[in-house]
Amino acid sequence: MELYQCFNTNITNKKVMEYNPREIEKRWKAYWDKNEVYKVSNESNRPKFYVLDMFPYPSGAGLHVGHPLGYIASDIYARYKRLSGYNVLHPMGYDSFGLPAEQYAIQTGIHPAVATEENINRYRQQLDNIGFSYDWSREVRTSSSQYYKWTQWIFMQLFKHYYDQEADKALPIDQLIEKLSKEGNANVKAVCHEDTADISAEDWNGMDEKEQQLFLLNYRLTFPEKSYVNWCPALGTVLSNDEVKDGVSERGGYPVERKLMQQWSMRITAYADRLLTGLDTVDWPESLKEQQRNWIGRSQGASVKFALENAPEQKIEVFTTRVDTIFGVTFMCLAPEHEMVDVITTDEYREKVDEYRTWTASRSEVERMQEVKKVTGQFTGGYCIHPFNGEKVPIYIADYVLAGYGTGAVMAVPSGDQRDWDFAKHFDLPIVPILDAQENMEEQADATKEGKYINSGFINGLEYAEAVPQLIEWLEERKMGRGKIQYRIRNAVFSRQRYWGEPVPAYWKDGVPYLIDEADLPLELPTVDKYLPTETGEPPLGRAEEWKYKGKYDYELSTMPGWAGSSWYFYRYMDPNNENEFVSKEAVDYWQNVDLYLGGSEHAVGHLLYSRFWNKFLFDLGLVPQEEYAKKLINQGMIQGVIEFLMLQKEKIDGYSRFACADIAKKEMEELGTEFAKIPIHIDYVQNYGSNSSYVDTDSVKKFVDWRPEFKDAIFECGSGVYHKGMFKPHVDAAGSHLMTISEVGKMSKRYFNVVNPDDVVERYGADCFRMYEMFLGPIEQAKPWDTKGIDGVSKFLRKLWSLFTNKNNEFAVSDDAPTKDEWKVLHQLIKKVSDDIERFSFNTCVSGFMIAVNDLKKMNCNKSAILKDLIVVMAPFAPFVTEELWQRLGGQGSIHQAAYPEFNEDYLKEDSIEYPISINGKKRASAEFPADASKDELEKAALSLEAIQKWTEGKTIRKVIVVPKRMINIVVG
RNA sequence: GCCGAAGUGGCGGAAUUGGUAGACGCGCUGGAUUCAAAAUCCAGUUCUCGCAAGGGAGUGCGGGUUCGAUUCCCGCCUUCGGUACCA
Repeated sequence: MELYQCFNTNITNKKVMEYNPREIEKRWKAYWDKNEVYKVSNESNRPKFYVLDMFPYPSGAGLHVGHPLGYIASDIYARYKRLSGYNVLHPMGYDSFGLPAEQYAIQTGIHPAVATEENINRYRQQLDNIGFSYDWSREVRTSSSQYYKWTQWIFMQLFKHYYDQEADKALPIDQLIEKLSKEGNANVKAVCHEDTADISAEDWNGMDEKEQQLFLLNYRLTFPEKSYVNWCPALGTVLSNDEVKDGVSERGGYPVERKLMQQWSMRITAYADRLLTGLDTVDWPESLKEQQRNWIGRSQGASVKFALENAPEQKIEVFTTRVDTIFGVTFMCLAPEHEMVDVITTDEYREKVDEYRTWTASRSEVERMQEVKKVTGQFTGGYCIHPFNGEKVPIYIADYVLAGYGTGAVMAVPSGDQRDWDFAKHFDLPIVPILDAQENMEEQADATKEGKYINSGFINGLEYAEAVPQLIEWLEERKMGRGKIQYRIRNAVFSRQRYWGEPVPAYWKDGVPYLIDEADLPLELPTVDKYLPTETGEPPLGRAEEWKYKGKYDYELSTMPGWAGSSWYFYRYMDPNNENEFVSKEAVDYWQNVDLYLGGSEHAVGHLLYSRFWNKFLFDLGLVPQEEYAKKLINQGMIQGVIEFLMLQKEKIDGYSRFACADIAKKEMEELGTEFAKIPIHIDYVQNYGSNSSYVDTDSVKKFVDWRPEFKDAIFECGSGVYHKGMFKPHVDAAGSHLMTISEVGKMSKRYFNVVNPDDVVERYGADCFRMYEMFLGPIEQAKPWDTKGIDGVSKFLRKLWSLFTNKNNEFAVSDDAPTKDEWKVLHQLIKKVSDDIERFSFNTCVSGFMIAVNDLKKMNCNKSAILKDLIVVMAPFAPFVTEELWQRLGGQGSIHQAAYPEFNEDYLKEDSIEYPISINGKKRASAEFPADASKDELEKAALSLEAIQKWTEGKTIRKVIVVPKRMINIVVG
């Protein structure tokens, strides 16, 4: 009771106690802070456990009730593990570089660091409100130079390494240089650019510094190159593939176009295979793994070279997954951007080819996607030679062939591929069947692998499995092709033409990029006058005055993308203040990797793939001990909001806008074809929101008009009357408006006026109630709508819990008497249920478990401290505040959050008798209590002698009786 | 189209290895308390026939395996998420 005194409260003297969450929460928050209850040490003889949340981007809008869902779940898990004897690392930080702060800076001139700081403070306040057990002394911010120093450092390591395919890992570039100087690259098996030249040692040694450096860029794991990128003019930056959705930017929905630019890239393709196979070693949701597999897109096939008819030394390389169909090739298709188009095109066709290329270049991604079904293309006039039968194959260009995939060229087999078939039909090209099992060749392509080959030279009569190896052998012997594995994943563009990101620690000298000295890290963001590109189109960093390396060399002016800082942050938490390393060996050896990672599935192919890539690289360098950094991952589902719409007629009536009741609107749409628009309305104005009887009354119409003055003269028509300019004119005897709205479930967002702020919920019901209610809504990984109405149930439950500790007069009253058998049973049932359910991340059923236990104990009028003390420990991870209060009142030692989870004792669950359901033919007809130790025979006899059962067996043959001891009895009659 | 997940009361959802379908909560109905209301408490609440006792049906649809299926198998339908001229 000492504790109370330090808070200067006379609560201990006061016998009357009412459940007052606000007071309790304030008290224990302060106590936890003062006593550093959640501080974690890197030294402990307890086993380690690392529970990680995906850290948030601190947006200006603050948190809504959907955001903390995952944080609450992970907090419960972390607290549970702590009570169970683990040393738990449970940190939080901020992914604080990002576009919104910069957009805001452009508009207001306020430095993004200032706005970001403000947003972080707001986030922190909101998070603190909910009672998380983060060790805030380990907080990280990606935008702090002490953090991004190490992001830059890792970037430098990537630049200094290449991927050696023989070692199957990243090796220092110096080792490559040594090889090149001794034997050239003939024996170098490394991941590099497709067009890397074959060089000898003499070639290498004859190169000057600049040539050598440029040559090495073919191998480095990060490198600048000119390539086609997703350029977003509205945002003024390039975007990575995962930031583009349906041809528009994911953030903001601005159009994106293809543009050739010099960009830094990350050679993630070097790790494609390991990123794929590594998925089999982690416990992640299957759907998420599948998304990564699709994104990596491994396909096994062959690459085949087709020589040009007029220039046999020049060859077009294609990739195919169906080399067995090669005798069905009747034409060749190249991407319009393909580099050999100029060589191939004959003078006769040059004009048309140029026309087609100009046309495709002018089309946006969106247009291309909308017209997927339309067949377009252009003959080049050129031919290539079929490697197997020497026939002439016409070469076309067509935009269905993507420059970015494979070699940008396909061998077209119209009999087996629907797109090739469509193209062949359109341009009247031959369709040659190649398998005797192919059918309906006149109507569509048939991609079957069944049957025996026909029209196929030396593989005629063979089957698929026999033909493929023979074809590949034939090609390899003649150096005209080889078996090949192709990946869909592209190297990741790493440059952003923005201000608010990590500066790239590199400078340019004579057109060659060099790293700055490690001693010069961090390379801090310079001050600029404006956050816009320069007049010459350079990124904002180009505005920094006197910003040159060693006073003379130009720095790289682009910054790193958002995923840079988030690709390794989980290590920084282990050792957040280390000034000499990104993480110390001791720290990372102790914590190893993340045991449980919680976050949204929207990061499936972005953050979660890039971070695995960086981790594998750090693993190759021996800097981290685990090849996969997150053993188990759970996606929390989105909490959705109710969206309420008023129906606005698109056409004005006598110059007035007209809103109609939802059912009137529906009728008019169906019968008259009247067009309506859905106008979102603030859910607070809507009665029965979220149901199919939702409506707005006259008062609410007035509020709506005040809020949206552009509708102040609008007509609001419903079944009971018409509201216009402040007056409601009823039909017959209606009292007021009853304007039906349309309810939908969707995103919680400002634009739908349905955002619920956790602060408001906590203010009203308390953090414990908020936490438990979020969990109670349903399974953690499922999307579900937020509905504040249901929270009363949880609130009542907490009061009921409280009432176990008090008597009728609200006085604290617990008893030291020995609990009854039934009381012990309730407690131990709960202990088992909750630990089992937490282990399988079923938090919603834990909450109902608590309700059941408290209901049962209340019925028994249980106020035994022996029961109540264990009960609140089991509940502490869910409701940290009220359990701490009750723990202290019971005279518990230290904080409840440092107590031990009670041990489950099965003896308490043993029963003398068991209630058996008794079924006839599988349908329950009766139930009866029998001794727990009754034998099968006894149970059968007893069941058959029951009156309620004899009624069903009378006059029938008993064919079989199934007795499952302790479960059920089933009697089969016929 | 392809890949993944899911379909259970008025609603959120439970049923962990095939064993009493609908736990728990919301809402609703009735009652107690109250001058009244809020709050609280008690009872009921899958649908259906019936005054009741007691029947019948029932976990998206259609089949199957089984003494017994929300759970396993086959075929469909719907919804959500992802992805897409990927050769």
